[in-house]
Amino acid sequence: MSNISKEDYLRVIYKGLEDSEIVSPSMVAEHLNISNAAVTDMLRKLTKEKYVSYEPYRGIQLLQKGRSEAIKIVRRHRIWETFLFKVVGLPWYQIDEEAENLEHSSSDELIDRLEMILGYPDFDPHGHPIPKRNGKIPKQNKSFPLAKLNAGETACIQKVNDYNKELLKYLYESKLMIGNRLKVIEKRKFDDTLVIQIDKKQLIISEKISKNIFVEKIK
Amino acid sequence: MSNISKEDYLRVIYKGLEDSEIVSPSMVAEHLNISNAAVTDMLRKLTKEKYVSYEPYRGIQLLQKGRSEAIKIVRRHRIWETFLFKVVGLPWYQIDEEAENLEHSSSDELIDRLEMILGYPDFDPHGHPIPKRNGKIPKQNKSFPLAKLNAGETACIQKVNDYNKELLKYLYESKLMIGNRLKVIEKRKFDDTLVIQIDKKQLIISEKISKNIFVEKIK
DNA sequence: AATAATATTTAAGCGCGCTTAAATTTAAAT
DNA sequence: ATTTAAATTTAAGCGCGCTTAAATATTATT
Ligand SMILES: [Mn+2]
Ligand SMILES: [Mn+2]
Ligand SMILES: [Mn+2]
Ligand SMILES: [Mn+2]
Repeated sequence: MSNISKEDYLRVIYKGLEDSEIVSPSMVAEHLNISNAAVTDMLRKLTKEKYVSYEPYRGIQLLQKGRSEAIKIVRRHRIWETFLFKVVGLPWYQIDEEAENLEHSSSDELIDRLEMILGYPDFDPHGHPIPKRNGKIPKQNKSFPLAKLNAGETACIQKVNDYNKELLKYLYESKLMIGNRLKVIEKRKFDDTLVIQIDKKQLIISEKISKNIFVEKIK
Repeated sequence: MSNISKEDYLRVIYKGLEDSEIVSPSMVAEHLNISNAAVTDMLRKLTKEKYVSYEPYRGIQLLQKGRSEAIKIVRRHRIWETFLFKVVGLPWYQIDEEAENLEHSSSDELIDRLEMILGYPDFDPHGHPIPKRNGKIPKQNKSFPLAKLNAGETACIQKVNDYNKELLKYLYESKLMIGNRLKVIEKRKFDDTLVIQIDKKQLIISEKISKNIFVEKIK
């Protein structure tokens, strides 16, 4: 089993479990852009080697070995993202794509040095926690999807999903980035489209987008 | 044909041609740690796709397509090496190994930014020229193997071969690095072992090592 | 020129990660 | 309960990059 694919599977499974209780083969297949059959195949191998356990229709579980392996690769991914953003200066919406390759091609020694240069940050530029060298995960503020906010409420962006470059580019251009404040002006009944105010401008956001932005309410 | 292996083949062939007129399948096999048969196989594919041409016992030639592809990958490799050394601070003898992986995992955009941050250097930390974005190769001072220097002569180190990490580590520990001066005290007749003076210390160097260090004579 | 040594190629085969298509299982709808 | 829909698994097969072993071509030695 090549490291690259093993690492990709484990990263996707781990990230899936960060967001929801259950991760299904088809979710993994979609994120890796491969067929369901390929995922089933690989899951058998990963199960045999004690990385995961899974039962059909009950989703995939990470075993200890798989979890610690996944944390390593997620750490590499997020440290690279942060380094590319802060030191190298690549655009915010481009770092995920780039890190997805670099994560497989760097020694622990290199990653540790990058982390040191960055001053041991707790979160990456999309608001996700960066696992420490010992596997510990920095604690995040509680947050929930912007989609659930109601008219009149104000919030601060804590985290965004980085599944999709087009989404990230849109968020970037709309200044919907980590730490920024926004206020919901209106929530449309029929389709839950939001009208929000950010940076003194008004913005109309579909539910498909507001589900990918995680905020903390400000009283 | 996967990018990674294609790039590795082309890089090795290109580097081989930097040093000698003829590059044979077995040389490539040795550098990539694979069998001759695998190289033959790949050469057929690379020939079919117009990257190289080769005739048995006459060595491998890079065609235009292969040469420009090779230059790109060598550029990536050497920019990474320089960045890892100067900005990240990895040890001199470790950067080649690390760059050998990173070279396959970075966009042109990233490489260009690294180059900019470094101030568009002409040479990597082992003294090899870094191809420019347009494919131009910085001109090197003429140099020849330290092995050819005679007793009493003084020289400056221009370039070292970076094929082998153990060699590099030894050179590093002996301060046999780029830009340093040395003087040949004695050249032993039988085995061409050199006794040299560097940094006020004397050092005994086998021919196997002195063949991998390239110097410019100082009058 | 004949022979030995060496380099290269060909042949056969293997494991991996993937594909599509068909079969099967589970869940949802009626 | 039965039918329908959806998710998953199994089956068969493919291309890639590699391996070892055998065959062949080139070069060096005598
Ligand atoms: Mn990846
Ligand atoms: Mn991210
Ligand atoms: Mn490489
Ligand atoms: Mn080098």
